[in-house]
Amino acid sequence: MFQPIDVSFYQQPTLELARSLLGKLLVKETELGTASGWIVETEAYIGPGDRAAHSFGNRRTRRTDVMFGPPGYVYTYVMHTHCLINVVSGESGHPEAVLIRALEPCTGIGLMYERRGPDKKLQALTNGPGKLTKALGIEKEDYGRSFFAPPLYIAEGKNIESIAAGPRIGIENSGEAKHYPWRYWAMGNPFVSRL
DNA sequence: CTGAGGATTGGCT
DNA sequence: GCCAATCCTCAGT
Repeated sequence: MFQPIDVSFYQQPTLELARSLLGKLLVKETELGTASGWIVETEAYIGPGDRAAHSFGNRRTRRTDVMFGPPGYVYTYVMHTHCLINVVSGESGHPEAVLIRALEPCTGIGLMYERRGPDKKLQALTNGPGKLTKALGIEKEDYGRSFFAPPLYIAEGKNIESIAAGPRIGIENSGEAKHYPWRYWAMGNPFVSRL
């Protein structure tokens, strides 16, 4: 179907990777079929110094363990009733990651409607971190997979003309870190989670 | 074993 | 805008 991007792509500084991921295609193959979308919004989390990161203070638990490994692997975790997905970044021993917050649907849109419900506007399918995982069929069991081979991988997509940056969403209790402009999105794209 | 706390979402006021 | 849903994960007893 699509060609996964090589491992070396993930070996760049986390803030650069967060921007480089915009426009790339996130693909998930399941028994029900394949669904994919262009990444249009990301957030960088750079432990151990980032109070908003799960790995703040080098906190290593069963949940954050994959963040301490090499880049290019899948970090999923459950938030309330939803699953969120991150791309592990940074060298081994540096627990950093990029949260994927929104997609623009590409292929398998019918499948996305089956998973998200039929009475949705197109943009409501994938314009949030918990929505896009449900639309693509990504689950916490994907934790620890790599992003450079099926069934879950990232491929080349389309060029993003203009990238906007601003504070990250939903981290009010993170002290100074809440001001860091580590959220990136494709300017003007209607599928980003918030303006 | 128990309790508290979320990198959210969708429905209702 | 407010708030409940709902379920891990983690830390403390």
